[in-house]
Amino acid sequence: MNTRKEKTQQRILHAAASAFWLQSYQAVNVNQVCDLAKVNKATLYQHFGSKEALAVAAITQHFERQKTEVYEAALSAAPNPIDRLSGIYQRIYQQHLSRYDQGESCAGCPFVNISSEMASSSSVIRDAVDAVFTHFRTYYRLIARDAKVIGYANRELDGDVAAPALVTIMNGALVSAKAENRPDAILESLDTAKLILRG
Amino acid sequence: MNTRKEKTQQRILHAAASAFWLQSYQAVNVNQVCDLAKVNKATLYQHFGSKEALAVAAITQHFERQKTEVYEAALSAAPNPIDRLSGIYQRIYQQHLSRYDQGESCAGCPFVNISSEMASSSSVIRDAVDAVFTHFRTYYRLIARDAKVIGYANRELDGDVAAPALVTIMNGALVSAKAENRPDAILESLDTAKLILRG
Amino acid sequence: MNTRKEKTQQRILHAAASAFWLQSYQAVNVNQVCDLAKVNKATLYQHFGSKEALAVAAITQHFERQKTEVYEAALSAAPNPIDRLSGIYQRIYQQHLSRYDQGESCAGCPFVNISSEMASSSSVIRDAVDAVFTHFRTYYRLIARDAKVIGYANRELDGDVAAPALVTIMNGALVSAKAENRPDAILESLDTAKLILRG
Amino acid sequence: MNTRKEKTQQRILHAAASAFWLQSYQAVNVNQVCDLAKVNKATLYQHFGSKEALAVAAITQHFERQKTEVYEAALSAAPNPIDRLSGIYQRIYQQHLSRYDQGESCAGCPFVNISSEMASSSSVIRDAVDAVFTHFRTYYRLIARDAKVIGYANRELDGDVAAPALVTIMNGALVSAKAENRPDAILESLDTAKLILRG
DNA sequence: AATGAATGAGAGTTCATTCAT
DNA sequence: GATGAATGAACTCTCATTCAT
Repeated sequence: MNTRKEKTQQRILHAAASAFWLQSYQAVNVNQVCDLAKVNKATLYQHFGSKEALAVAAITQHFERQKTEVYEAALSAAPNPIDRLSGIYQRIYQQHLSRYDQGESCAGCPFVNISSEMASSSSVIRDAVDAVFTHFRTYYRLIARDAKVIGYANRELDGDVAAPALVTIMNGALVSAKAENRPDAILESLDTAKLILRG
Repeated sequence: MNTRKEKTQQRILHAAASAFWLQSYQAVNVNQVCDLAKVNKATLYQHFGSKEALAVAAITQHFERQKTEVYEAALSAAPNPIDRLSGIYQRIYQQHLSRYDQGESCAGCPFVNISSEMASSSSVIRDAVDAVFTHFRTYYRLIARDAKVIGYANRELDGDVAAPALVTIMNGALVSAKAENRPDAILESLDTAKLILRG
Repeated sequence: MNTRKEKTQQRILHAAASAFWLQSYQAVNVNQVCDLAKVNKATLYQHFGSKEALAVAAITQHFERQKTEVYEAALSAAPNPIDRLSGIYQRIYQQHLSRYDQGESCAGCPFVNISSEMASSSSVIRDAVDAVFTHFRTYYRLIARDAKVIGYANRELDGDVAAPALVTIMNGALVSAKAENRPDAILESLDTAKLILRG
Repeated sequence: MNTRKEKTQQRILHAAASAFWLQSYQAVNVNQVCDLAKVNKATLYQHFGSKEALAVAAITQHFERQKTEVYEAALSAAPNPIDRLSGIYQRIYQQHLSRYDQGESCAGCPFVNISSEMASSSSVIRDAVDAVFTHFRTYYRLIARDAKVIGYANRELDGDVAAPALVTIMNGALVSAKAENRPDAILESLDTAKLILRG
């Protein structure tokens, strides 16, 4: 699947995702995305139809990346659920730290950001983000199940309760990190996440 | 302090806070705020200088309102720290529910929203929100202290750790409520909050 | 004539003349003039009715000042027409130099400036400036007459021709000084003025 | 060089130059220019970036036109330096007369006007005008040299002194023409110009 | 008489989107 | 098919001027 068409689309999506994350949906304009992706504006519109559709596609693409680079990587790296949980936090922390050390401000979670900004105005963007969070829960559900298996978690721990709570605390952590412009806030929520996991 | 000037300012701030909350900072334009507040655009600018300054003032005003209507009300209503925690969640839930029942979508936390949207673009907005969260922590610190006093919380519970965690979980809960367009998500985080409080 | 009313008017006129000179008629707004003059905006309007009327009054006031400080001062300082001509140039040069040395850019002739800017839009301003130039010619006519008397000027020199030419060269000199941002351009036209005077 | 892009740009520049000349930089708004040029406002901004940049481009374009229509035309029409000087004055006079006879007021020199209005506020505009005057001097230097060759000018005449003086007198003449709303003032300065040329 | 507060109209500029080559 | 050029609508902000006290 390396057709020229797909390469162009990937370039656009990557540019859009970066720009939306660094600033915000509305602060980024289509020209900036075109410049970053080095495509003509009409080309972008031929591929994605509208800025909103581009955002949805960028959300999906960024989601795929995080799935691989954060969640599946953390699962692959360790069998132990606590290590896995820790691995997720470490990876997200590193993503923020590396940008922060380059002088950029702490960008927070791209999904939280665009949802907070646009959920009221665009239900299609809201739904795209909702689907992302729904999927993220599956990883936490897996971790919760294993935490019970190894006896870390309480016996009554309900994975269907813990999983959304773990997404919630991660989102909250990233909100704090952005509001305080302090990547460390991410790691500081790991203890709370463990608390949730214990039940 | 019911001068004409202050009445006008309050009208503008109320309109701005409502509009920013229902949509977003960038989705709202100054004309809309003027129409809502029934003031001329030049009047608004004479009072607040810029849209950004208006947002900061609106954040502060909304903060004062939440301080009174949510946090201090919850503290006044019950001496018990768990009841107080619960009271905070109930009040914030009610705010969302009443609007949701009127057909509006679940707006989430205005402070989280504007921070997620604007923190990277406007440090003055970011700082204003940061100050709000900092203040909210004081209420949770109080609750944590009392939770230790009555023996609900663990002896080792550190209020300076629990308080930010409680702000974080509340923010995460409101992010979920917005992303899922479901006010119930707020109440569903109360258990996590209690977990944090227990330590 | 030192009534409080007149003092206020003088303060306003002085502020307006300064501001218009330093920037331009349209670049200066009424608020700036009020701030400089430390009067309320409504007070200014009560005294002058409109920005245009204020400009006309400021032109007249500045004219009176230049009459005294430049032309009559130069005439008083020397009986010789060449010295008098030179005195006029020196005084105008000094006005520009002192401001230029304080870091401001070379402002040129306030009458030329406002005429170039506004003559096409406001005939009342144009006429006010025209009257100023008309009056200035009388000083040069006097100098031309004396130049003939002492034999410096040609016998055929017509004062009614030389006088407007001397106003013209002064105006041109101030245009150059402003365009080049170089007060020296003023003095460099003195030789041309002498040439005109000689006939 | 008749691309669509260039045609649009020329239309805009012509409209801008006309409008700025007839009124003033600040009195003309971008909408007027767009209406005159029959282009959309966004198109104008895509081509010129800002009103200030448009003014600079309009100055340059008007300069090219005057170079051709006035200065080079006058040089081509006659070999004799006095005739050439006279030709310059005649051409500028005719430009003013034809508009004046159509009922418009005497607009003066567009370069002098915009410099007098804007030099203090915009150094880029000031510099653009300064460059124009610098170039005009080259024509007068040529004329001064030839005037010496044919023995009209004094032997000691310094072209580097006469040339700026000739620009200065022309500018002064156009200031007078505008202030008095009387095109004849232009021709009346020709004698002074000859005086300068003689040395 | 004097002033703080208000206003309608309009300024320059930018946007997401589409046309025309 | 790809792109440079164009567009209508909307944006934030400012102006000279007047009202209400």
